[in-house]
Amino acid sequence: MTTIREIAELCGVSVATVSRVFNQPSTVSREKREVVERVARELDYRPNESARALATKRSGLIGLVWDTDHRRPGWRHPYLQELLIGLKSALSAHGYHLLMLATSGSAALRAVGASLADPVAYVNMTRRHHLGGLVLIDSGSDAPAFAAFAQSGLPCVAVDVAVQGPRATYVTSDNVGGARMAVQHLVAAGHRRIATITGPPHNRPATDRLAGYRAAMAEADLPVPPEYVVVGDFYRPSGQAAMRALLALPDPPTAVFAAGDEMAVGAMLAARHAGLAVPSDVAVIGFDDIELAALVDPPLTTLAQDKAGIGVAAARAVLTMVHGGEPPVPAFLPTKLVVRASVSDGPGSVGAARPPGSLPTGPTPTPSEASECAS
Amino acid sequence: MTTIREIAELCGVSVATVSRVFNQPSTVSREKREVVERVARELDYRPNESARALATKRSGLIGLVWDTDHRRPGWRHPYLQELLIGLKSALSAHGYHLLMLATSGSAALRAVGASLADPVAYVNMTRRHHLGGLVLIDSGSDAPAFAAFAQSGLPCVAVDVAVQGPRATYVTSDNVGGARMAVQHLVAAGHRRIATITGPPHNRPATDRLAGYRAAMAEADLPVPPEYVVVGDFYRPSGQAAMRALLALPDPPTAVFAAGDEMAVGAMLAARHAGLAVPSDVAVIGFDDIELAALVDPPLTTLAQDKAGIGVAAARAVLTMVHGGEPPVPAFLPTKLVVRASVSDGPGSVGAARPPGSLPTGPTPTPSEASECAS
DNA sequence: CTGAAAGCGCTTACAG
DNA sequence: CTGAAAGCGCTTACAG
Repeated sequence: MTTIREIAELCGVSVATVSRVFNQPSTVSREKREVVERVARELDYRPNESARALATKRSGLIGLVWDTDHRRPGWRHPYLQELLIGLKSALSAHGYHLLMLATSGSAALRAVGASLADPVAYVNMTRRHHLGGLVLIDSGSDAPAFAAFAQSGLPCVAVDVAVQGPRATYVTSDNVGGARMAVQHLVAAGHRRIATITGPPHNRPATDRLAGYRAAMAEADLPVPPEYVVVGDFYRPSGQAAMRALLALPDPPTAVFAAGDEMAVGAMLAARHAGLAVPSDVAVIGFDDIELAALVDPPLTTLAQDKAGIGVAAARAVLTMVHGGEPPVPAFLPTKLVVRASVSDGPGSVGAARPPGSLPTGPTPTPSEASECAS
Repeated sequence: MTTIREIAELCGVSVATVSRVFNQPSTVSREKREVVERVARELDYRPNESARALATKRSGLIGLVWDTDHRRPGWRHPYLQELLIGLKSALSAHGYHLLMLATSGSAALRAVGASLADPVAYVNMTRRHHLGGLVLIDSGSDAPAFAAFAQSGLPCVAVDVAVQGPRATYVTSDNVGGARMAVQHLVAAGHRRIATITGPPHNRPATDRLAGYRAAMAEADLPVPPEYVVVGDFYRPSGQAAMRALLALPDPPTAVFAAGDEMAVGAMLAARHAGLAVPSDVAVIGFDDIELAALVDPPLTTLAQDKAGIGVAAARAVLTMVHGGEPPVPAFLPTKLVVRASVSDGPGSVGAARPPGSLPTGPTPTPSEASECAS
């Protein structure tokens, strides 16, 4: 690898000048600048990032915390891939790379006597590697570590968890609004006995979606008996169990808003097992719009999150702070109602948005529409 | 951040000694070692990785190339998340972090006048950041850049693409063996007219799966008329189109091996549209075992790839080379036949493995088994 | 506009 | 076993 020094010698200038050509080109006379640039190109010069980081205390790297060594081996983030695409593209566009940090169970952490439980672990990694900041993806139980990092004063943006700190912010979907839309859709379809299957009480999206549900119910002057709120854990079986419980009620709901598509699928399953048809006997609406949603039978009506958009927003937020800007206000990305077939117009329909042809006229066999395909 | 110097002063030793305590502890007398360790702990000392990398030319980072800014916006890697989990965990266990490199369209590359098409881009990034090596994930058209990097002599392990070079290797599934098993399963179910929907001709898994198909057909003394090999692109619509073509043949197949689950789902769709039932009229077997496979109706029989295992194998391979070892031989991970319901025992069945109860006795409505669930 | 110099924090032969 | 010293490659006040 050629260094700044070789270039300097070849050009008959000082290393300081060469350095300036790359960092503050306007402060160098045009002639010298052009010579240096030409020679650098000829020698295929590449700055040594370690040296730069050492001198400047900045590395051009953004850290990503996504804990995979979790108690839950089967844990799947509902939209990690899309999130990553958005995050990485937006970071790339500004010349930053994404460093996926080794987390719990890692030798890196053990070496320094830390563990994931150790809230300073993230701070250390960030400093050691001169990371510009961290993007934190909630994996269910990192809340204390996230909170601690957010307090550190290092740039921090969390996804789906409301952290706070001097240079911390977060991005998430507008879960309250999305849930409200979901319930409104149900109400517009004529339902009045609407239950919800919610997520874990300490999960922010879960509580927000529950709040949205309650708000919409109140707006529609609909009662929410306590037994209409069943707690799940975002996984399918919990949705199934919840629906079973709901259907066993003396006064069962005619429609259910599940706070996540996996749970919604579980709910549909339970309905079917109980001999009920969706949507005619009981309507189901989900949240997320995972790939599966379009493929179950009937296809699931749901609220789509802007998955890549969340990644992009997270990227923008860190970069803003890295570049010295104020921490952006938390971003709540809009969700979108995706009308499929798990909710039909009810008797009291007041005209739910239903573009002609958007609902299958008969039982749609799965695999469904080719139009859902990737390419 | 405390530095090595502060510790040295506090302990009354030289910085060299402090450094040795962390890097070659056995060369330091026990007393000094213990003092240094204690003080370091008290001061919460963390080595500056940039300084280390500068001095040693090693960074403790492994690069990951996964091009997202691709022509195909909807491109989804069939098992990226699982791959990442395996890769990251195995790397973490040895104290390495994963650096996701900005690729095409990135400012980082533009800044140095490079693009993804520029085969030296990867080499530059690797050197600039003192990466231990690179893991390359094929995204469809990076072959030239991958090949160039593999030649560079830098540690390199590719997933699903057969690179070669002084310190290069690759890991992939045993696609030949898997495809052979798929066809054998079909043959055992009594099929003789077996067609295949293959992937792009320049894709290694595609050609290997085709080879496995041909091998199994030859072993069973079955003819392979040219029109029984239809080329797809791994996406669902191509599988659908291929099946349509197959069914239009004067002598249509009774069974189809699709080289990927997405294409298999497309094929099932086409069969249904043609008024044929799967598996009674035409059997379909896939490859990958994506989540969707268990959820379509009928659930898709397929060959499961060891997704996380591929990540782990890739991690081990780079680390071996990083630590000075010889490049491991290419790894071909075993695949596993997952019997579901898209292939039934045919008239000439010779007893295909079919655990009691593993096949639904009637048409199974989707969403299917709760036992497929995550948690 | 330009250069000499100090410094970023750590590692590693080289002597002793 | 230990220390003094040079060096990794780059940046940035400080003078001029």
